Amino acid sequence: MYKAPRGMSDILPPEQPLWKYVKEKAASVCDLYGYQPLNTPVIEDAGLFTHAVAGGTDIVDKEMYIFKDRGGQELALRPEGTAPVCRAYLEHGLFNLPQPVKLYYIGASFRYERPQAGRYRQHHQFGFEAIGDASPFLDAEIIEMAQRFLLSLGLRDFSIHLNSIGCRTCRPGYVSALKRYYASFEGELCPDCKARLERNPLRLLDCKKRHCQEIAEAAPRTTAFLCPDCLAHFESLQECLNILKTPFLLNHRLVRGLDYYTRTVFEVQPQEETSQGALGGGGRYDDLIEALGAKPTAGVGFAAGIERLISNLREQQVNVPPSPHITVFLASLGAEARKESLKLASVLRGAEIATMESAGNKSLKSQLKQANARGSSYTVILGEEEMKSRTAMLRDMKSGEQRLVPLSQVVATLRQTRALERGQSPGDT
RNA sequence: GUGAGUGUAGCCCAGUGGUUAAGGCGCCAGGUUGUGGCCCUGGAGAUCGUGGGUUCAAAUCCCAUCACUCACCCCA
Repeated sequence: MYKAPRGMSDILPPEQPLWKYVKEKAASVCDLYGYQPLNTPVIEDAGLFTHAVAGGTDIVDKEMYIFKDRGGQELALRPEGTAPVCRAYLEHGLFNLPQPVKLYYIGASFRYERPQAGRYRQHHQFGFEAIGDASPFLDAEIIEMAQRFLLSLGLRDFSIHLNSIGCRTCRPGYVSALKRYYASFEGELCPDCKARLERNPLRLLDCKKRHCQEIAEAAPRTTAFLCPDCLAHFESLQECLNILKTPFLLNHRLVRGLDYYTRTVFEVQPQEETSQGALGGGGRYDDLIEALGAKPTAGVGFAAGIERLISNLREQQVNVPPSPHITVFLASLGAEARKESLKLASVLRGAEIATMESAGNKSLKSQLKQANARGSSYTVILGEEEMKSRTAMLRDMKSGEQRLVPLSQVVATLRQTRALERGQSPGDT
C-alpha cells in the first residue's frame, strides 16, 4: 500500500477545526495590525535559498528538497518563508508602495531531515514581515504582534527570548573575540562544538551539553560588542517593548539558524523544556534583500510553526470553540419516499440548510443511528405514511421530540428553529 | 547523517516455541412490521511489516530489510 511520504502527514477531518482555529486567529491578528496576505509558490528557484539566503547553514546545505524539472531548471521546495516573500516584494515592485510593506503568509515548508516529535519534513508556517524600514519600533511591533497572536490562541506558558547579534560592521569583531575565548577551552568541548568552532562559531553558544553550556555562559556577549548604531537600536527596541508591556527575557546565548539575521533575533519558547524547541522565532534581516541583488532594504519578521502551536494547544488543553452548525439528516423508507427525500434535500440546501441524506435502503433504525453519529440536530423522516398525507416527521435529535409537518412547511419550520437556536446561543466567532 | 526502541484488524492492544491468534473501541446486522444515544446477541475485518534462516513445529528464536517512534545534529 502507498503511504504518505516520510515526515509528511494527512490532516484528517477531526483535526481540521484546530487548524481552522489557528489560521483564523492568525488572519485576524494580521488584520488588526494591517498586515496583508501573500501567497508564494511552494517551489522556488533553488538559488533563492542557496546563494542569497543562507549558504553555510544546515537548512540549505543538507536539508533542502532540491531537484531539476524537465527543462533542467534547479528548483527547491521552500525551506522557509521569508526569502520567497522578499523575492515577491522585489519581483512585483512593492518597494514603490509606501514603506514599510506589511505582509503575512500561511503555508507549507519542507526540510529533508529525520522526523521526530515536533519536527517534520513538511510542516506549516504562519509568518509576518515588515519590509522597507529599519526602525526598532517595527521590531517591537512584530514581537508584540507575535505575543498577541499566541495569547489570542489561548496559549499562556511561553516566554520571548531576545538578543541582538549586531550587523556586518560589529559582528566580525564579536566572532573573533568568541573564537579567541573558545580557543582556550578547545580540549573540553564536545565533538559537535569543535566542529562549530570552525564552521559556525555563533552556534557554540546554544549547545545543549552541560559542560559546553557552562563555557558558553561565561563567553563574551554579543551585546558588549555592538556598534553604536546597533546598540542604540537594541536599546530603543527594549524601551518600546517596555512601553508595550510585552515581557521578554534577554538571552545572550540566543542565535538563530538562518544566516540572514542582523541585529534583533528573538524566539518564542514554550515553558516546558522540550527538545522540540521553539514555537516560533524571527528577527531583523537588513542584508537579505541586498543579497538578492537589489538595493539595500531593511526587513523584520516572525514565523511560527503551526504543528507546534497545535501540539502546545493540546498540551495546555486549550479548547477550541466548536462551530455551531445545525444540520438536518433525511431518512427515508421506500422508493417513493427516497425520491421525495432527494427533492427535499435539494430544496433545503437551496435554503442554505446543511443537509445529509441516507444513501441506500437501510432500516430506519440504521438511518437514525447514522444521523446521530453525524451529529445532526434534526432528522426528517419520510415514510410511506408521510407520503400518503404529504407530510414529514421532524425529529429533534437532542430531545427526541417529533412532530408531523406538511411537506411544504419543512423548510420554513427548520428555518424558524434555526433562527431561534442561533438567537439563544449567539456565535462567538 | 548518527544512536536507541517498536512493528499483531480502521484504532488501542493480549499473546515470549505447540490446535482454529484473544479482548476492547469502531463498523455492520438483529433484539423493536417505522425510531438514534444505554443495554444484550451475533457478524465482518489479521498473508502477525517484508524477505530469508533455525526447528518436527515460529507472531514468539536468529539475520537482513523496510517503516514508525524517540533522541542527537539542526530547526518551526
